[in-house]
Amino acid sequence: MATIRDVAKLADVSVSTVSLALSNPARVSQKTREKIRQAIAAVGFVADPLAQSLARGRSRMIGFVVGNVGNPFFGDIRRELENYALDHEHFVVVTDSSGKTDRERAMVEHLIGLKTAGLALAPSGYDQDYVAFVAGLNVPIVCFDQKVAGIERDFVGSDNYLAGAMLTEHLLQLGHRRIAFITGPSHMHTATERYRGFAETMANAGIDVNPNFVVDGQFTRTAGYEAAMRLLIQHERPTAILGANNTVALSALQAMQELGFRCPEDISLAMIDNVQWSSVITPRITMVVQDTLALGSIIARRLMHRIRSPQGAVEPPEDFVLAPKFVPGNSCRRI
Amino acid sequence: MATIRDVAKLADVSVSTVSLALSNPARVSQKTREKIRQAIAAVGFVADPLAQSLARGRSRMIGFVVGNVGNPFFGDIRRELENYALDHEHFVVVTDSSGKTDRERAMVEHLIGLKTAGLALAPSGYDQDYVAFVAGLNVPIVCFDQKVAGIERDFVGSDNYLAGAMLTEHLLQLGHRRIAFITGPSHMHTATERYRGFAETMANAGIDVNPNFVVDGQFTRTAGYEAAMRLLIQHERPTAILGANNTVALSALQAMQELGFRCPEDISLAMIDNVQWSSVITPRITMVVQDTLALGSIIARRLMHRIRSPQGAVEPPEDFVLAPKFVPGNSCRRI
DNA sequence: TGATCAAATCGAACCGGTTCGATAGAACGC
DNA sequence: GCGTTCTATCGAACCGGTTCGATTTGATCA
Repeated sequence: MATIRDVAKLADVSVSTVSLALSNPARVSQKTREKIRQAIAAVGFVADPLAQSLARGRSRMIGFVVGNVGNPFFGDIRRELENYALDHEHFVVVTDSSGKTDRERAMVEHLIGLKTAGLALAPSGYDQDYVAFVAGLNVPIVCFDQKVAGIERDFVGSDNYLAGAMLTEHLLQLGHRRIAFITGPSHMHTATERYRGFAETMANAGIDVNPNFVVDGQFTRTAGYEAAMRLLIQHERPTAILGANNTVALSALQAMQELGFRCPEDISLAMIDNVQWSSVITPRITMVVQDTLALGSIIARRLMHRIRSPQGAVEPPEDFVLAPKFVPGNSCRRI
Repeated sequence: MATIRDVAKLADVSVSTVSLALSNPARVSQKTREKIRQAIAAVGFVADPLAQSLARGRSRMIGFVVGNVGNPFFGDIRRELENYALDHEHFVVVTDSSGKTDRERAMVEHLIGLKTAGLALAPSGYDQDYVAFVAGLNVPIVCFDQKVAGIERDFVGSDNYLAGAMLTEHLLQLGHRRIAFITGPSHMHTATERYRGFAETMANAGIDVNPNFVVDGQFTRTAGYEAAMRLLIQHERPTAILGANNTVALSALQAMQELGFRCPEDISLAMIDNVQWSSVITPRITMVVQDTLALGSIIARRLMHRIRSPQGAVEPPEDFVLAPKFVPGNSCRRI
């Protein structure tokens, strides 16, 4: 591999001139620039990004840290970020924490060690320790998906309260009163907000929610399945189930199918968040989806802004909250 | 950030001794080792991975390069690799080429620039140029999923011929004769092998395949949908459709549903590869799935072996081909 | 023609580690 | 008691760039 010294020797200039010609061509004379250009071509020189990062203290990498890269929600956002970053000569490396806080921490530390230019982070933690950890990171960061109380960073996400309220109102309009809600983890902002949207909308309609109708699905498949089963075995069962995310809702659908309930004839179902191949799942589930492309675009722009612009680096953190979209299916019937 | 020189100063030894104590403790006396340990703790020293990589010419990163991280097939493999790598003090960075060869190339070059210890690569190319490119990479590589003719590297994948043949035989046993096949790109090994499994099994059964029954789905949603439509509008339509991968098969299901065909009553459907939430897709599709966990495990072990062991680095490339598994659904009926 | 100043280029230090040959001192054998 | 071997440690060079103050070159002006 040719180094910058090989180029310098061949072009008969100093190493520093070659470096300068590359990073700030205007400060090198036309003639010298040409000599260097030819020398670079002759020896096939490509700057070593590692050495550059070490010397500069900053690399051209952007870390994308999420709990599950397989989730299409994160996939869409990743794609947006990647395209935008590539257009600005940056490079996205993806790491998956599998939702484990300690693993996420190790990964973030590793990325920081790599002198990443910036981080797009979907936080997996929530406690004091975690907040302090994120606060202590000295690198541009845009958080998304989960809003964590105490983290003073840019945040990009959806109005989850609205998402929960929209679906609840829809079910109310269809005549449902016995509506069950499968929740997510109570430490997750998305989960609590979606539930709040449900609970307040029900309260505003003057309906008491049966406490047995609120079950914890942990946003996971196993817990969601179990939660759904608990709903389905009740004598006075709900006429509609609202899943706080795609995983628990689909687990509920599975549970319903297994027990022999028809959807929507016996029980209606609605969910927050899209899922791959939702178009071939029968019935097509009524849902509220996030605008992943817009979210991704905002994350990308905000992060690159902080990375590239000197004043961007010191701007106070801002929240960007987008409205979700209602997508009707045929999983909710009028009663 | 504390550097190794701070540690050396505090412990009153040379920099090289500190380095030695860290990388090869046995060669440093007990007393000195302890002094260094305390000094490290006192100043909070953590070695800069960038500087280490530059000096060593190798990092502790493993690159995972695929065309679509959102595909659960790749997701499972990634998880296996990640867990195994983490146990061996390595760190996986994921990059997604979106299936574009030039982007994959740029990413691989970037990863090599980062002095990655090794690469797990799902090749996206196939031509002479591409083969030469992969051949020229001077780093441990394990290829998987697509076997590319001419690439002399370890390969881990499934027996795709068998996968195609198994489903074809299954449909034959159920009495089907007019079986259609939606193919993938002809330059992909998985696609051609799966088709070969279909075609030879049909030939062995003495059945002529109607040329109109073999349509190109490109492994994509749009092409798969279009291909399925071409099958469905034929007057003498197939009694069963075999999708060469999950995407084209589900596109076919969607097309069938949209036109009003019932599956399996009107047309049977089978596919190769699993898909998330296949359990809630109606009907449950009969399929042949790859053993992703085993594939991931083999990839991980093989790659780490090449990375860590001196003789592993020079072993001749080997192919690891696993048999797929038949998973019955209720999308194929006896006729 | 000589002083002045800007533009072009250079040299050296630096980023933060690793590695290897050299050296000092201890242990050993005879 | 002296040469030999081994162990522990050190110094310097190196990985491949960047950066900045210093120096050279060339143009401008009195």
